[in-house]
Amino acid sequence: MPTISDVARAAGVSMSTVSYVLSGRRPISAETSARVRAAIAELGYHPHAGARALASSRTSVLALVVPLRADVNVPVIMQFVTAVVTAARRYHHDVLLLTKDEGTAGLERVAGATMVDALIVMDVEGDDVRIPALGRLKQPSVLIGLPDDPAGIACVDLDFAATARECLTHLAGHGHRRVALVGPSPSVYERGTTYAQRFLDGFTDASAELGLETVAHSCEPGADGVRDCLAWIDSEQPGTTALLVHNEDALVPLLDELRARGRSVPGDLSIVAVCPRDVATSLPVKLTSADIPAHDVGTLAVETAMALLEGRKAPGTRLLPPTIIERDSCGPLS
Amino acid sequence: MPTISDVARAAGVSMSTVSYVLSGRRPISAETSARVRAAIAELGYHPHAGARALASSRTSVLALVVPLRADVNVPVIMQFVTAVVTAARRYHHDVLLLTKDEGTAGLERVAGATMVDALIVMDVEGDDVRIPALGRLKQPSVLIGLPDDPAGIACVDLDFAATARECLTHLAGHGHRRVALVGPSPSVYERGTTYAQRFLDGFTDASAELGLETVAHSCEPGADGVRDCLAWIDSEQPGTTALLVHNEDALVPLLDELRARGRSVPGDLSIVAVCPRDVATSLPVKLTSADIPAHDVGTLAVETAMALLEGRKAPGTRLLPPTIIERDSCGPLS
DNA sequence: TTGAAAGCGTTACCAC
DNA sequence: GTGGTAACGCTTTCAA
Repeated sequence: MPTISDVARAAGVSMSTVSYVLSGRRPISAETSARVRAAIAELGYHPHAGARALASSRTSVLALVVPLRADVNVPVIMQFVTAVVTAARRYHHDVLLLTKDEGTAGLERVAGATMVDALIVMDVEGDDVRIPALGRLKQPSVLIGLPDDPAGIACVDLDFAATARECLTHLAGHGHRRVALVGPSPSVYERGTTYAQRFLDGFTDASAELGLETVAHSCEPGADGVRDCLAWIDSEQPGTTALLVHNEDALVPLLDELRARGRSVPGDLSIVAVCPRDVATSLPVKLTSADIPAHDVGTLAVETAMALLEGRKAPGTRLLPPTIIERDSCGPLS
Repeated sequence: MPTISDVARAAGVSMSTVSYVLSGRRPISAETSARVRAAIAELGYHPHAGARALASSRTSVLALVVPLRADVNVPVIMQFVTAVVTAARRYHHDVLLLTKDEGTAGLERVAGATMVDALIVMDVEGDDVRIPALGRLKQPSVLIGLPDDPAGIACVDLDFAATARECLTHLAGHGHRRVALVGPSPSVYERGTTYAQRFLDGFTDASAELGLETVAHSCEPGADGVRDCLAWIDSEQPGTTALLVHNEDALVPLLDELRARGRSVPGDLSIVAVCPRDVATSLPVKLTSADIPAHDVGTLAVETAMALLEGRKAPGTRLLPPTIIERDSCGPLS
């Protein structure tokens, strides 16, 4: 493997000149630059990442911590991951993948060893034990999610409360007065990832503001969970004309069950789902949905990390506004 | 951040002693070792990864290249990823995540910069352009998949040909004589990831050996794709009594469609699926399945990479034997 | 069983 | 616009 000094010799310049050609941190004459670049190409030179990290104390690597739990929607996680990797590459960074089950130790390990410039942490809980640990690191971090006390922390997420409000407003605009929320599985609420609660809060508030009659219920996984949830809604609030579904995994069994019961969508029942675009459009009924902008959130997390690194920005919360996409599952009250 | 020399001073020993305590590469008296460890804990010392990589030319990082395409089953990919990350940690390695769309350049970048010790590459195609590039790297690599010419390359995968054979044998054992293969989407065959073809070859061979009547057809995504595929099978081979489904995404719409047609499983039609355990068990009918051992394959890929790094092993192909798990979708011929 | 010191390949400061 | 060179923090050989 050629080193920077090989390149310098081949180009007839000093090591520092080669370094500056590469970093652009000082002006180099066009001619010299060309000669250096030619030598680099000729020798197939790649700067040694470790040496560079040692000398510059920057690694060009971002840590990304992903959850592995069963009650997360795996394709959505993967959308975040690909968005983060893709965005990181635009900033000439790579991504080191950590799993949440390493906990605080994992963060301290990669940060302590100076393996990364910044950390992006997914699946943040309300009172996440990792948050104090992140505060002690010398690297900045960005949370995807919103803890109970986000003061002084960089957070990025969808505005779930506003999303719930928008969905209800949409349904009310179609004349619906009795709406039920089909929520995530109980384990999601219990675990303390706050998005479920924030959505529920927005739902409750907007329901009062709009003068709607509403109920909300969590929904266990699988066809049985859906049936139980529907039964609960039927008994608790008969005459419900619209469902707001905040549970990707419930959608397929839900549509199945409704079809089995002979209830048409949106004829007999309107549905608004909270889910990524591709799942909304891949179901038998194209669902009117509030988008989960995994790609945007992941990209924004990377941009925030970069801004933090460059001191362009102070930590703070950024919640993305909701987007309702009208499709075929939400009709006027019949 | 404390350095090794801070630790050395605190413990009253030399830098090299600290280094050897950490690496275990030479005997250290229990007493000295204890003093050093105490100092390390006290100071919160972490070796600097870049400095270590520079001095030792080892990074303790593995590159993992994942596909981002639409026609892959995302949860399966994620199973590979988590298996690789988890196994890598057991060997004190971290994982740098690359996407396949960076192509050859991505491999050359991280290898050239000495960011990783070895590379694990998923979604290998028959005539993958990345293979010659991998051969030029100074780091070893492990393919998950099997290219057309695997000579001299470390490859790990499920033995898809044997899997097809086992499935047919299983069905034949239940008395089925007319079987249809519901294959992956045509794009999978076209792209050249070889597992689809290997499965099909095994299917064809075993069909002849067992004296079965069989047909095979690819299956486009979605409910329409499934209907088309079933229609094709019905017209091409009437009297088919069993389906071998090598397409995770087709399973839900397939079971839907059969139910809609009033055909019971396994009463009217037996099914063997090729899919991960969790999808086989999460459907309305618990499917008899040939397992996709993503966890095992990912783990084995890491172990192979480690063996290669330590010179414990020469490159070569390792195909995991199939496992058929009997559940409720495969009955005797009625 | 331990220490000293020569690298490892960059970056970035100080000169010119 | 360019060159020289001291760090950066560790591993590992050579010596004792």
